[in-house]
Amino acid sequence: MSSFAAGGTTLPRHKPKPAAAPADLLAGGGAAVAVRVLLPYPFVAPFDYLASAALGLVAGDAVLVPLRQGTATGIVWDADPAAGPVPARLRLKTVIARIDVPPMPAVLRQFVAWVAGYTLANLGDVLAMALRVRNFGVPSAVLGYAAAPQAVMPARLTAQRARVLAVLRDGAVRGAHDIAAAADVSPGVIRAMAEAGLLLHLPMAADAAFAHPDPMYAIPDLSADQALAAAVLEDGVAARQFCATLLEGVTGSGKTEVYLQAVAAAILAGRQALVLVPEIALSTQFLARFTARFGAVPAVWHSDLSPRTRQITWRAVAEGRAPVVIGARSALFLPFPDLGLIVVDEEHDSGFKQEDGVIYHARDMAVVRARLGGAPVVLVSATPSLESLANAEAGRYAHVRLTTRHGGAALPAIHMIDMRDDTPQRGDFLAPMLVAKIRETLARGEQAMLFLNRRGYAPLTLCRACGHKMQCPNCTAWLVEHRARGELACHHCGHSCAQPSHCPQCKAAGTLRAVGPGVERITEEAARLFPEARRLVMASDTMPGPHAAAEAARAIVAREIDVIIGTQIVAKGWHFPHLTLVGVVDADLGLAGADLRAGERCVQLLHQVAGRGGGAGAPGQVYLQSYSPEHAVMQALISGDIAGFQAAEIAQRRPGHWPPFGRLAAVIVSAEDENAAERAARDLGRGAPHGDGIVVLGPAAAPLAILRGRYRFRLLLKTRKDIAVQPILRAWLAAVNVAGNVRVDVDVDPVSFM
DNA sequence: AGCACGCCGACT
DNA sequence: GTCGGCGTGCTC
Repeated sequence: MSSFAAGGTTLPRHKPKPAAAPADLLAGGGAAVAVRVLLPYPFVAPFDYLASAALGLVAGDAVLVPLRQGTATGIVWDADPAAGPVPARLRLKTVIARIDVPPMPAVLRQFVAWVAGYTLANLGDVLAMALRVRNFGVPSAVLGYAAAPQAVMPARLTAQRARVLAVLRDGAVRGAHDIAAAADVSPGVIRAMAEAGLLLHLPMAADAAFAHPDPMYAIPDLSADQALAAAVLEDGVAARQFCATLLEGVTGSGKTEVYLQAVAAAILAGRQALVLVPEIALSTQFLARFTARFGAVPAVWHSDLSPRTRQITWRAVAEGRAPVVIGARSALFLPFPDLGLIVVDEEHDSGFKQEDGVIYHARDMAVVRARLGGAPVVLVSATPSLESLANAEAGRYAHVRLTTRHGGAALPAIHMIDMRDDTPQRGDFLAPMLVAKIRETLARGEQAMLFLNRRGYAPLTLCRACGHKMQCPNCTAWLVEHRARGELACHHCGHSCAQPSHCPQCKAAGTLRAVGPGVERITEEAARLFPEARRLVMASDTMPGPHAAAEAARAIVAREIDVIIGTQIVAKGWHFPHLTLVGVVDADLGLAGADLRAGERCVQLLHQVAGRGGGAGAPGQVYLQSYSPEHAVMQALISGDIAGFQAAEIAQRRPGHWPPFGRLAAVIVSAEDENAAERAARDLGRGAPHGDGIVVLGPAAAPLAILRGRYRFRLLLKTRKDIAVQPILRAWLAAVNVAGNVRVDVDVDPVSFM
């Protein structure tokens, strides 16, 4: 890891004068200093600039600098005199201005450098993630709403209106959007209340958007083991130093209340707290829960915030005015001046590992961020990742368990449907047994959910005459039929075309058949089987953005829906009190493809889906449709012995030094020209590192052999746990020359092997 | 990332 | 004979 001068260190005023310093700068009598400025572009290192000493630049300052013909905004990266004299060979340009924002905290600069070093990404690319704000200016005021004075209050209020007033009880002016989200009402309610004189339409000060959460607002009534767990986490916050805790608790055990106690402790200590959640879990349900606990809306951070909200939030965080941030993975790169706690909810979720430019695992980086900042981190899950379990076992993480369901609610009962015995009607996908159970559920006036982790109507379109399969022209993948849109689409590259009427191969008409189910097709079947039931499809393409998902959740809770048909977005953190039956259409789906973590992931996902069933009243019933009910994954789910399954998986990984007992890095070689890609992959294979505890597997054609028109080959570096992969990778990739049209991507700690 | 320089097709 | 395609390459 590189080291940096602490923020706040003023640059030395008397640097050796660079020979080529512009004359006017020196002639003015003001001393010039050299500064290293990191720009948010794919540069591996900061650039050197001159700056007038009068600017008083410190490390972390945002500056406007000339770059080529234009200008760019960057961060003064280090002000360390030990960095050495300015290279005389360069004609240095001069910093134009300092930008008036709080300097990027030293911890964040260290974090950016750490992530770049760990993932082998360019330093500048990682900085770009921390600067995803268009401009640094002070946001102008727009109109928001505040509660009108008590005098105009009517005697009676609807529940929705009361919730809106509760959100605004502190007198702050907030945006209509934020209020609607926090109070779990539609924006129409707010407009109507303004017309009725209950709310005032006022200019909203940018910094009023973040009311202070009150740790004492609604202190929860914790069970004995919740209180015990909360005490452990609160002690961690009070200690003001790094420690990692795995908080493991079955669905419904009240994990959220427990970690919100730690958040409360951080607020009381005057520090900031960050709660990381998988993107889709940023639901109004979660925010409403937070608001109910703390009497204020938290700051929210995710990828599709409006530029304005993004800017306001960023600045509020930077200035320490946002005590609590609930965010998706990118919130790790916010400039918290005093972060006192990080919580990673659903820590096992593979959505935390993704690329947005840089490929990083937000759970692991959260631990690093906490360590650099001397703050505790809490990883929360009902089905922890094997990585976290192994860390807990080894004593690196504290392990806190919640074993009982809150309020005595029973865990849902999980049943297996053997599809070889209970075969659906030809062309159908729901077993007669499941259909019967859904009928019973609907007859009782309760809700049912059908889970299938596949978007669209059918994953394959096949010509019955010639056997031609509709394939993506850019990828080694079938085109998925989306019947509602009349299209075939590739889920890997976004290619789509109109549903053809003739087979493109044999030109026969009417021979194309949909093969296999997607949620759309299941919905069609449900419509036929339960015509009177009100149906709702929840998939990422049918409900774009958190608002659509929020509206869907509201409709479900309000019992405007009888049958929910959904992909994995239904698995995340929702609470549907009237949902008592869950049918998993294809429980084996996640086991296809011999992926290292397929079993683990399948158990986590299905366990989470199962947890949606069973509300306040009746215990939930879960039916898994499977063609291999004897599989260890299915057995673990029906027996409920998840811990046993995880222990068995861990035992399998240990001897071969597979993660978490060894390290992996994938090297992906791709090019538009197949031969060029293959040649480069072979060259890398020949130059592969070797030694005690170091193995390179491959090269082999990637399972997704062609993606977006590029041919792909993979190599996999596996090392013993005590050997870092980064120096090995750097030496390896530096020693092998690849042609200019070949791209080499590195994925450290891969979770996907496609 | 942008924005230049640099070699091969359809136009005044 | 020019205007322009976007393929490498550089930015302190």
